[in-house]
Amino acid sequence: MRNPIILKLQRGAHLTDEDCDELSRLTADTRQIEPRQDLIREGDRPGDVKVVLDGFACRYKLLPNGSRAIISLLLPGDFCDLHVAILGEMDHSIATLSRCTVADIPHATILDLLENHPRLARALWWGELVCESIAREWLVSTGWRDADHRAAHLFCELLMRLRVVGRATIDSCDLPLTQAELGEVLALSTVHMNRTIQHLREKDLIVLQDGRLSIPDVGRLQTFAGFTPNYLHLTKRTYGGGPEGVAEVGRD
Amino acid sequence: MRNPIILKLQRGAHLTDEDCDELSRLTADTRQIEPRQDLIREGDRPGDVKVVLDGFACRYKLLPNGSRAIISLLLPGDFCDLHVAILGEMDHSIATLSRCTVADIPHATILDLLENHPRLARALWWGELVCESIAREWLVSTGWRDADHRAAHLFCELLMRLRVVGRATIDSCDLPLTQAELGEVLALSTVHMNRTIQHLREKDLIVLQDGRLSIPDVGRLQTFAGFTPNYLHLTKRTYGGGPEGVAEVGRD
DNA sequence: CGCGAACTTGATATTTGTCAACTAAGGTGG
DNA sequence: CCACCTTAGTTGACAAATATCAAGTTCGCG
Repeated sequence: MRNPIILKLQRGAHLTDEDCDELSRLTADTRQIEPRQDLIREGDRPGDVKVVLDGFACRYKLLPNGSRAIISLLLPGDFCDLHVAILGEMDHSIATLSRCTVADIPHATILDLLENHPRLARALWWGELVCESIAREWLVSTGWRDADHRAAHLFCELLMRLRVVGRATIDSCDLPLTQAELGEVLALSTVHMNRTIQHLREKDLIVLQDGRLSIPDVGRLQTFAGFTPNYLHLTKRTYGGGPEGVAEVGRD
Repeated sequence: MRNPIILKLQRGAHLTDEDCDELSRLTADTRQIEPRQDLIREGDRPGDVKVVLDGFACRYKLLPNGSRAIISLLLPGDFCDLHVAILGEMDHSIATLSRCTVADIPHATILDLLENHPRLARALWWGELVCESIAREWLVSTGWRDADHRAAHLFCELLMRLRVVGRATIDSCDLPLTQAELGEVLALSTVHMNRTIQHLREKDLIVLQDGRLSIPDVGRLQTFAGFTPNYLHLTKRTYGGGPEGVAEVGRD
């Protein structure tokens, strides 16, 4: 199972085999996009919904002074603009960071699915709610954690999220962003981002080179970051029937 | 029409008279809550959904050092924990700031509505998506705007949101938060929050006293703040049929 | 009258940004 | 094969924004 959408949504919703087939069909038609290309721009009213199947993309807003605020990272399995099917107009832009594989799903298909496929609709909604929860945690990071802890927290989150969709080992994952881009994510200047990474390296909390992040001791990084993964809602829950409890996040 | 939920959801969805009646019925049974009381705590699995009908409440997370990060303000018409009906567990807490009127809607009612009332379900989803959009804008503010602009931006947003639900005049609204609480919203120390307010006062951008905010020149404050209201998605749109275009935000 | 909460002020410390310069690695055209 | 260019990463000196600490002030209320 390599379809990241299914891997992700299974974390929060019960999908039947037919549901999975349906999701696979929706995302069968894909295309490749080069790094640093806009997928959607603020003000657009796209006619389809884009889903990232591989690579890193981001939501961003441009500020009056010309700088770019990256307000979320879109990983494999993430919907870029499901909300626009309901809200109508994009209030931010979306761009690739690395080379990406993307699928386009027509709005009509989505709306039909919302009307006639309540279980899948609920799964999609669940996915959106997790995104919202992540946005809230980023707000906490940006406002209340200093640079070192903020960066450490992000690295913990990314490892976790990528493991869910089978894109990370137990302690490492791709991270194909430049330090300048990481600064745009964490609201830090490029210079300070660089010094922050050096701090974490000096403490042996991370190894970050050649677009890859390795974490020598995940528990120690989590402790340092004050990371608690509850906001990712990864604990697979059974809604009546079946064994109650936790499913571990995949190990490689 | 004083029901803030209806006033708010009408901005984004077409509600029939029956829909409005249904919403009124859901929120007929209310209770009063004193200021600074927790409504829901992180980790809770409440059996109903709480809606603010009057007053100010907030989402917050407690940090290891004991300080409180307020990550959103809940105004009349806002659902406190609709997401928990789907996500299962609260990843943050909710507390009143002022005295509040709150309605409780059982989960079963919500879930039934999601299954059998697609138009209302979609309206609720729209409301959640607007909340998510606001969270994204707060992230931009907190990360990329300095204290003066951040505060000004918040005041613009609050005036706008309160006008939609009939809780503000064209240029003023209640704002029953202490400066310390505003600091918890804007990720500023109490001292710096105080100085920030003084800056805005010196520039005649705001009048803030006795729990009330007045804005001498709304356009000037918006310009100063770099405020563009697109992220609030208040432009009432007609989805096929009816006059195309914009409905003004209510004047008093 | 006295007390507590909210607000205000000044002095100082810490965090982060800005500017300018420099290194290292990779690609490309001559 | 090399000169040149670009991009990413790094460093130091300094400036700006914000936090912290400590000490008032103001005002409503018991």
